[in-house]
Amino acid sequence: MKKIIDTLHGTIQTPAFLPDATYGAIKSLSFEDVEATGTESLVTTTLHLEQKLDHRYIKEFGGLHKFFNWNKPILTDSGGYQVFSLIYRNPNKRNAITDAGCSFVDYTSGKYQLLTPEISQIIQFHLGADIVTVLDVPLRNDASTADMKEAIKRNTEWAKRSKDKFLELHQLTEKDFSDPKIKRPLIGAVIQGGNNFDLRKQSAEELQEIGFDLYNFGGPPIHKEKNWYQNAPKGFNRELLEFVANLLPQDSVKYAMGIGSPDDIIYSSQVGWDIFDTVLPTRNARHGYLYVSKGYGDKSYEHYDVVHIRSKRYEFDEQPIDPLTPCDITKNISRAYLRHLIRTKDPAGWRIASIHNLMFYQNMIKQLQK
RNA sequence: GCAGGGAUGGCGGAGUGGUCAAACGCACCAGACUGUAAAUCUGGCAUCUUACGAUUACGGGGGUUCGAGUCCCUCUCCCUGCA
Repeated sequence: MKKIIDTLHGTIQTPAFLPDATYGAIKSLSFEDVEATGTESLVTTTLHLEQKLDHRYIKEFGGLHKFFNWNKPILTDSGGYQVFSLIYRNPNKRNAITDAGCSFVDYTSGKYQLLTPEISQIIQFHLGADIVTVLDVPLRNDASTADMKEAIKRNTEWAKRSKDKFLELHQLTEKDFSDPKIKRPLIGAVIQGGNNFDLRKQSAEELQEIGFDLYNFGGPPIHKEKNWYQNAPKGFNRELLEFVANLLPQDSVKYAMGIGSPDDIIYSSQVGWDIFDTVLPTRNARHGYLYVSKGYGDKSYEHYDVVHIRSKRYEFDEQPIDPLTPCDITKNISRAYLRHLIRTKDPAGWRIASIHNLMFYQNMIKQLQK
């Protein structure tokens, strides 16, 4: 079901793919570049941005849109996923998750920090986001059922507190919240429950009871290994994605966080999810992993091929990256030359590859919008 | 000419009698990455083999030893002092 999401900075047509500007930038790209890829809105994360730029600075400057000079929708993540990832991957005696929130040592500064549902809302409020996210409780992939149940309980409580803070910050009543005439940012809550269908159902029901603008799919649980997927099953549980989408009203906005590969997005879109974000196209671009049309790569997946551009096989390849992904910026660049740029770690190569991959994603999304 | 030091795999550079096909870098080959601690990470990298394994290797030649990249002799080349 195609939807138009109305935000304070324009509309978002779904399905939509939002690239991740984690530290306030899509790495190696200008916002003009980002726009050239057909990107209409983007995601940035509360925690990482806060590490580099205090939200009071952004507030003083005049908000993220002004700071970026980006006048289209911005969705902010709560920092939940990031802080949990940080805590699990960098054990420290002072890291703790309690009902109050997350306290942890920021490994970059050594500073002791606190992130609560309320603080996350305050930060996102001052950033001036169009769509905000509640601080949620992601799970470790080795969590027991008992731990998961507890996490769901806390996740719901935090969502409630987040919404309360949101209403307070915007000086709204619960009645105002449901009034379509009152313009305000949108707020999304995150459905958790790991791979447990019953817990997902419980989580979805409890969050709907509170009432949000968006319902988000909290992706695969946090993995403690450095490579999160080292020992984890590949990809997403498709059955679960369909199941969770069906727990929500058809006309509700559904945001599948962190999803995913082109195949994952196409599938998720077909079963009802509207918004997607993932680092894959941009991070992979910098690593020389390019998404191309079927028949044009060296490795084949369901709906796309991959070009490992650093490979020797492209040494004398004069073709463009993907003839079926037309782009003014990349059309005259041969695979052979891009190979050289990526191999020499030249920022120009990261830029070209990132533009291409985002273009590929946005073209795919445009097909889904038809 | 004399005295001393050194020559190790594509490169740099460990190693001083056995566990050395040789640490560690770099380069090279292949791969991974899903609400970005990711300009990162993982394999491989003498030759033959899918692998087990086998063979040839530490400037050249000769020797000591059960065993030498490691000790001795000699040759070649390079560096540093003294003439």
